[in-house]
Amino acid sequence: MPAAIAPTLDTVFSALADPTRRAILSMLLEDDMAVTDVAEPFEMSLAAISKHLVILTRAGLISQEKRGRVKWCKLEPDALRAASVWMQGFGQFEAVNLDAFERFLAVELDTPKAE
Amino acid sequence: MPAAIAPTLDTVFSALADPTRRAILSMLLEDDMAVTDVAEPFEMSLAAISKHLVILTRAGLISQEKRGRVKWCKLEPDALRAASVWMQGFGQFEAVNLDAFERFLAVELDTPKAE
DNA sequence: GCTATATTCAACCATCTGGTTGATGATTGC
DNA sequence: GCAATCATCAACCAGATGGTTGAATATAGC
Repeated sequence: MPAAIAPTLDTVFSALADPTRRAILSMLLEDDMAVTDVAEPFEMSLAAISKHLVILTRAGLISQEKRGRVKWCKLEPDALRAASVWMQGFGQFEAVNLDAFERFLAVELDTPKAE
Repeated sequence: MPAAIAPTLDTVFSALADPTRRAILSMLLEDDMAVTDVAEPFEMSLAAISKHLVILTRAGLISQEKRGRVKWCKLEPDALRAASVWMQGFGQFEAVNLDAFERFLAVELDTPKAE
């Protein structure tokens, strides 16, 4: 099944460049969704949304799994992580020690969001 | 004359989607550069590079200052920061405490890159 | 002032992008 | 089996994108 898509910075950033696609990602933060439900709030055709989902999938930002006739969409954070790490090479991030950042993340992600 | 460019996530991400423009940003990490020097390593016309620089400028990723007949290009990290912060809302970053991240950055940036 | 250098402008072109509509293919449920 | 539902495919379209070339605009230096 894999056909392992190879997301690149090109595909990730151009996927993120569209506001509709960013909105879809935001929706998927809440929960996994079926294609029809993803399309519901948008004023465009289901086919258009379907294309956006293909682009997000190819960028590795989401994954899609078909169960019955319903295709479920799920956020996949790894590609975003890659893009974010790339960004750390720049500007205010240039001085950031990547290892330290990784450790920081590890600790943060391990800490159950205490209010 | 400002017409103060308002960089948006759209413009930032689509600026970052092109490999030539990311390469330019990498070059500007080293130092400020004149347009001609930016163009030198690329196998495309000066006019094409000039257009890329306009796009980067409109995205707020670089600034350009004309001194004499030479226009200097300078990396502007703030727009990247904005995009990076946006990303933290997602995936593995969703659990990251933004305040903690800011503090982490502050400490990191204060620490002189000790080898 | 004239020539050379630095950069952009203008017109053009091929290709990509984001949308449409209508047909098509699976799956479900009665 | 058949109608309804979920999703994609195919063909098409307008406009954006990324490149070209040649002319134009400043500035620099002799």
